[in-house]
Amino acid sequence: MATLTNGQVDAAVHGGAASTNGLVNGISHTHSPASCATIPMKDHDAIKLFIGQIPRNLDEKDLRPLFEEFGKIYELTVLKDRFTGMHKGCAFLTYCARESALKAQNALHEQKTLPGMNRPIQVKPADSESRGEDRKLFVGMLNKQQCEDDVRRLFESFGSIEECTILRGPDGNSKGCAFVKYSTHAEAQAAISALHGSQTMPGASSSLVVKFADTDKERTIRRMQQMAGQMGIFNPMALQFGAYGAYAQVQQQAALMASVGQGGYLSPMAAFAAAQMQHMATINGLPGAPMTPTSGGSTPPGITAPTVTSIQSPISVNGFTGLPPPQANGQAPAEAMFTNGIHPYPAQSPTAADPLQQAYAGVQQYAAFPAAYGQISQAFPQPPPIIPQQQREGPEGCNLFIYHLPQEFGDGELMQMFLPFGNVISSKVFVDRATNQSKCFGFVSFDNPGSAQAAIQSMNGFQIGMKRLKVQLKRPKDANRPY
DNA sequence: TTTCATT
Repeated sequence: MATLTNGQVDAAVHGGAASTNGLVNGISHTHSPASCATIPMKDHDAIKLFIGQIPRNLDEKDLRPLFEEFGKIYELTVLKDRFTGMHKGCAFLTYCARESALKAQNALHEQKTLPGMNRPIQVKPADSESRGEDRKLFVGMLNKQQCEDDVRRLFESFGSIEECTILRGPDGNSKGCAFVKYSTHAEAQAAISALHGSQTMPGASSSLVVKFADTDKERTIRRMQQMAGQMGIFNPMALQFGAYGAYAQVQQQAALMASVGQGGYLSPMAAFAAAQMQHMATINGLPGAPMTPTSGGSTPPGITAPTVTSIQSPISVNGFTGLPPPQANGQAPAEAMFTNGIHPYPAQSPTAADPLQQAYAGVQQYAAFPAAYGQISQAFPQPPPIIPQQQREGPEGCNLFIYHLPQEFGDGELMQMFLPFGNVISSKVFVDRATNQSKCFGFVSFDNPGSAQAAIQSMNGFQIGMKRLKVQLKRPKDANRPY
């Protein structure tokens, strides 16, 4: 009785899978160890390659000829979005022979650019083959004129460089930073020790930065942060992408966020963000993403919905839907913002003074709004007009001055933003009389000082886009009057 | 000043 080698077992198993993908020509029978001549075999040390920068209109059958010239293909799979089936622009490729993979990598990696792409094709071992994160460096504060070779020269004495990439914008201009991958962690570490802060490139604003590149998780968190910042102007983006794009985007982001928390834990923050995006998809007439653990979707409080037309314009009621900062007083709100997977939520019953607890409360309140608004806007295609409110100032200690508002914010959006903290008796964005443009500041009045304080606590330093709100008590009229 | 994507 013949004994199967690992390679044979492997091939048999994968051969079966491959044939369902239509990758194995003419194999209709199931595998038989005795007649495995027709089943593609791969070397036991075969390399799975990652192929990047593939035009999304090319599928396996289009790609196959390109790669077949380097050897017999064992498996080729274009990566697709699991929900939408959307081509992700990359693929995995395994040759039967290890040698073919090396040849293909040498001949193709960064060597040509496929039609419609603005960056050259990537052909390199998949992450699963090496897990290169701990030997990959991020290099910042480069001169924008420096090219790959310049960076290479700077780093080559510390070890063998497997990859060196300048980050570039779509126009090909350097972003002033790069990735450098060494073959070992020790080499990377040596480069950090020798080069980090060692010099300042001409034109750079500070000394050279050399550090380990972000891990996947860090990248994910970073994206979520950016997204939270972006949400204020999310709508125009969705429109720009079109319906399908918007849906795909929601799917992706939702999946992303779901994946961040370990053990499936979603922070209230992430849940809110996800809920928000599902909401965005919904009001664009698309199904929500199939992920759900959201808190605030239940009973909507009675709010006055602004006009639906605002959904279709950049001036959106959703413009305010960033996330309240967990801490006032500028204590690294961004870091604390996404606590999932980093810090567990406090298990002890938090006091009202606990900033995290307050943030949580803020999120719950906030989370109710998009859901509520979504329902209202669907129920009333022509929602009732906003009743113009008369300007009223509250008692001392109840009036807030808000600065760094988004340009698009009007009185309504300002009120929306502060409603969660209490009874808003007036909200006013100041407008330039000549241009009719917002001056990006305004006033909000509550009917009691507690609400005002709560609002300051949660909203001061709240990041919207690139800016952070400044929320403080309005100066009493007689204050600061030297005479 | 953290990529374009990693089943």
